[in-house]
Amino acid sequence: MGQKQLSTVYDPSQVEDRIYDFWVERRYFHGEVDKTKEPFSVVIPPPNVTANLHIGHALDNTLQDILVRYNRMKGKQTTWIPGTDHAGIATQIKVEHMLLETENLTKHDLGREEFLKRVWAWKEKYGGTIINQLKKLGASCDWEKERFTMDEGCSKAVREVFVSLYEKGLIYQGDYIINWCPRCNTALSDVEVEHEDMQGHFWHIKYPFKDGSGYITIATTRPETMLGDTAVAVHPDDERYQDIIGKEVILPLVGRAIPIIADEYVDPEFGTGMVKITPGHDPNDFEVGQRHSLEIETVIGFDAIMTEEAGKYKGLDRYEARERIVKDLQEQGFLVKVEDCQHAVGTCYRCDTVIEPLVSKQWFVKMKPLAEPAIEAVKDGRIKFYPERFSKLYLNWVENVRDWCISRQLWWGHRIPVWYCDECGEVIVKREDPTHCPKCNSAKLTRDPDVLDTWFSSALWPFSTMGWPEKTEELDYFYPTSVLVTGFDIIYFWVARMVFMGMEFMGEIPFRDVCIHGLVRDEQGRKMSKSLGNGIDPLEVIKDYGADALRFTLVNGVAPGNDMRFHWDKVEASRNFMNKIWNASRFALMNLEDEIPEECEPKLLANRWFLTRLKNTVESLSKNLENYDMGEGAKLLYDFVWGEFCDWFIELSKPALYGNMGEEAQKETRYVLWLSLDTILKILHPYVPFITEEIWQSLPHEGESIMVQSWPSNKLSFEDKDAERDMNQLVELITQIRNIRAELGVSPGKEIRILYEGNLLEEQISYLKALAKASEVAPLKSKPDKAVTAVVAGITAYMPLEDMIDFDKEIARLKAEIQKMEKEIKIASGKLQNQGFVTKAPAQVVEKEREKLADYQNKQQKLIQRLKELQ
RNA sequence: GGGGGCGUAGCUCAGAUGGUUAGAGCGCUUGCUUGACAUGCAAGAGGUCAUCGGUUCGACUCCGCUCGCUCCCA
Repeated sequence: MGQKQLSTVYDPSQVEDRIYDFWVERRYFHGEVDKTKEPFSVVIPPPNVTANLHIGHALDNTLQDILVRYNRMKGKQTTWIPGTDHAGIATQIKVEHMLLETENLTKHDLGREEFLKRVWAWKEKYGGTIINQLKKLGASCDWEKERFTMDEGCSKAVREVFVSLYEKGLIYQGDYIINWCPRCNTALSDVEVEHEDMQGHFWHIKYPFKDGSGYITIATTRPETMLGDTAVAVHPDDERYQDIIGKEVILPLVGRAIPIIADEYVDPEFGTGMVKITPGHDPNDFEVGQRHSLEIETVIGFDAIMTEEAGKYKGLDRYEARERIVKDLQEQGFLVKVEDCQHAVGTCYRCDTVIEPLVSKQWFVKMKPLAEPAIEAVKDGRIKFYPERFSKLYLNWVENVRDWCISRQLWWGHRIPVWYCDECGEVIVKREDPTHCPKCNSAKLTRDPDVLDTWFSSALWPFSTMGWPEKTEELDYFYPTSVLVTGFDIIYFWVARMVFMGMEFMGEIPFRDVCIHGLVRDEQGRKMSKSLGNGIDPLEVIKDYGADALRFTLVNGVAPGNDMRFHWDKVEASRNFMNKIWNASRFALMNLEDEIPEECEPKLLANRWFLTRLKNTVESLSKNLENYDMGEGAKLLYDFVWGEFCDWFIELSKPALYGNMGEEAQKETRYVLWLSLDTILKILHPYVPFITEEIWQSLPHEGESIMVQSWPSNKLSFEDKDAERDMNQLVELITQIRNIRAELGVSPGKEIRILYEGNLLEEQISYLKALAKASEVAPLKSKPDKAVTAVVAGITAYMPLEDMIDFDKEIARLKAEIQKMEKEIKIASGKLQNQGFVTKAPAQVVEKEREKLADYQNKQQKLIQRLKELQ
C-alpha cells in the first residue's frame, strides 16, 4: 500500500478480513507455555452452539479482546481459550424442531441413539457459526485451543467430577421438590427459574372444622393445588389461633380431614395468618411437610395435567382445573371472596412456560460444603469483582445457596455415569463404564437415562479446557486464569459455580478478577429480544461500518457494570472517529519520509507539550485498563486523539513541517509526529485492531505487526510542565482571537495584525500566525486607536481592525468578560478569605486557588483598562 | 419484605481516592471548498448536577430522608 493511494475515506471492508487472516497465519493469537514470561489467560464464556452472534456477545468479546491485546502488548504470555457450550435444552429443542419440520419426525420416532447422531451432525454443520462470527469481530482467540463442552476432554472432566463428588458424599439422589418445566419436560435448577410478576387472584376459601364448629378461611393464588393439601398451618406464636392448633378441618370438594399445624414459616401478618400446606406442589410447603411428616399428594402431573389423585378433575389441564374448582367451590358455598393481586410466578428461563413445582427423584449436589471456600475466596480478596458491588450480589447468593438439582430429563448432554443393577438394585457410579454389578455380579445393568445440567460442565470450563483431569503443563502455567469477563446476569449460573468447582478440584480460585458488564439495550432502553424484534445484528453493523466502529461504539464512555443503549448515532460517531484517525494518518504519511526519523530531543514548544500529553495519556489509559475501565479508556483516547492530536498538534506542527520554521524544526517535528502517531496507533490497537494495523503497516516501522509490538511506556519519559502551561496559554489566546473574529464577523480568510503586550516566544508567534490567521504578530509599541482585545493571563493582544469595528459590540463583549471574571474572583477570593479553607485545606490546593485568583484579577484589570480606553 | 442500580445540557450518557471556569456525542445557532479529513473545520447557545437535610473550611462527588424509574432475591 503506497502512501499516495490512501483514500480520503477509510473503507473497513477492504481491510478487515485480510488483516485477520494475516494474524492467524502468523499464529500471533497462540500462547504456548513459556515459563520465562508472566502468563495472562482468559477463558471465553462459551456461547451456545446454537447461537448466532448477538450484540451482547459482541460487547463481552470486545471487552475480552481489549484486555487480551493489551496484556499481550505488555509482554505477557497470553492465551484466550475459545469454545462453545452444548446448551442441552436449547440445542435439543432446536434439533427437534428441525426434524419435525423437515422430516416430520419426533425424537421418539428416531430413538435416543439415532437422535443423538442427528444432534451431533447438526452441531458439526452449524456449531461453528458463532465462532466464525467472533473472527469478524476481531477476537484474538487462541483458536488452536478451541473446545466444546461435550468434547472428549471436557466429558472426561465431567465424569471425573461427578464420580468424585459422589464418592465424597457431595452428590446424592433423592425425592425432593424440584422445578419442573412441563414444556421442556425436564427438571430445572433454582436459578433456571425466572420470577415474573403476574396479575392474578386471591381466592378466599372456607375450610370447615371436622367437628362442625364453624370454619376457617384460607387464601390462595392456586386453588387447583388445594386438592393436594395435607395440612393448614398457623404461626406457633399467633395468639388468635392457639386454640385451633391440632384440630382438623375438612378439605372442601375432597372431603379429606387434614390437621391444623403450627410452623414458623407462616407469616401471621399476611392475609388471615393461615395458609394451606401443599407439600406436593410448593417448595416452602414441601419443607413444612418434611418438618411435620406430612403426606405428599401429587395432584398435577409432569405434563401439567391433573392426576388420578385429583379425583373428578383428573385429565384437566391445570388452568382448566383451576376454573372448574373455583366454580365448584362457589356453587357449594365454599368461596368467600376473590381479590385481585399481583404475585410472582416462576417460569422456565428457556421457554417461559410456568413452572410446576413437583416432587421427583433427581440428582443433587450438596452445596454447603462447596460454598464455604467460595465465600472465603471472595471475602478475603483472592477473587475481586469489578465493579466491587457485584461481590455483594455474589456473596448474597452463595451464602444462601440451596442444593443444586443437576439431573435433566433430556437426551442431549453428559449422560449421568450411574448404573442400576437390574438384579439386586445396586447403584453403581464409576469412572469407567461397568459391565457387571460389583455386588451380585449380574451383567444386567441399566444406565440412568438422565443427563447433567449444562452448567455442570460449564462450571469446569477454566480447568477442563486446559486438560484437567490430566496434570498438564498448561494447567500448571495458565491456571488460575487472569480475568473472567461476563454479564451480571450470569453470576449465579456460572461465575459462582466455577468458583465452587475450582476450589474443590484445583484447590485454587479459577480466576483472580471478575470484570462484570451490563446489558446492551435498544434505543428506548428495552431489552433486546426475539419476540420484540428489536435486536441489532452485530454482523450487519460490521458490514456497514466495520468491526472497529462497532467495538468502539460498544465500549466508548460506558461506565463499568452499567447497561448501555445502542444508538446508531453512536455507531456513526465511532465510524467518523475511525475516519479521523485515518485522515490524521494520511496527513502524517504525506509529511514523513520513508524511514523512521532519527530520534532527537525536542526543543519546540508544541513538540515538548505534545510529548508530555502523550506520556500522561498512556499512563492514564494504562491505569484505566488495569482497573477494567475500558469505557473511560475509550473516552480518553477519543478526546486525546481528536481533541488534542488532530485539533491542535497537527495544526501546530504544520508551520514546522512545511519548512517555515527552519530545517531543524522540520526534522524534529517529523520525529515527534512519527513517534506520536506510532504511539497513538499502539494504544488504540486493543480497541480498534484492524485500522491500527492497516495504518501501522504503511507507517515507517520495525517489526511484523502492531499487535505484537510492546505497549508504549518506557520510551516515553518526556515531561515538561512549563511547555504544558505555555501551550494552555496559547490555546486560550488563539481561541479568544478566533472567538472575536467570529463574533465581529471577520471572514475566516481575512488576515489580521496582532500587537501584543507581555512575553511571547518566537515559536508562539509562528503558531499564532498560522492558527489565528495573522499576517503579523509584533510587540505593541503604541496603542492603536481602533482595535479589539483578547486578554489572557500575562498577555494582551490587540487587533487593529479600523474598518470593521462595531464599538458597541466590542464594549458589550468586554463587559461580559469582566463580569465573568468578577464571578470567578468572588468565588476564589471567598475561599481564600475563609480561615477554615486556608488553614485546613492542603497547601497545594490553597496555592492553586491563589494562582487562579491572581490570573483572574490580572485578566479583569486589563479588561477594565481596555474598556475605559474605549469609552 | 430484603438488596443493588439509576435520576447531571433538548436527547443518550461520562464525571478514581471531596477542591474542575461541570464534560462528550447527537441535536441546535453562526460562519467556513483554511495545502489530512464536509464521516470535516472554527466559534457559540444550553445545566440552581431529582428534592430536602447532615458531615466538612469546601459536596455533582460522602451519609440520611423523600419522590420517580429500574433490576435481582424472597
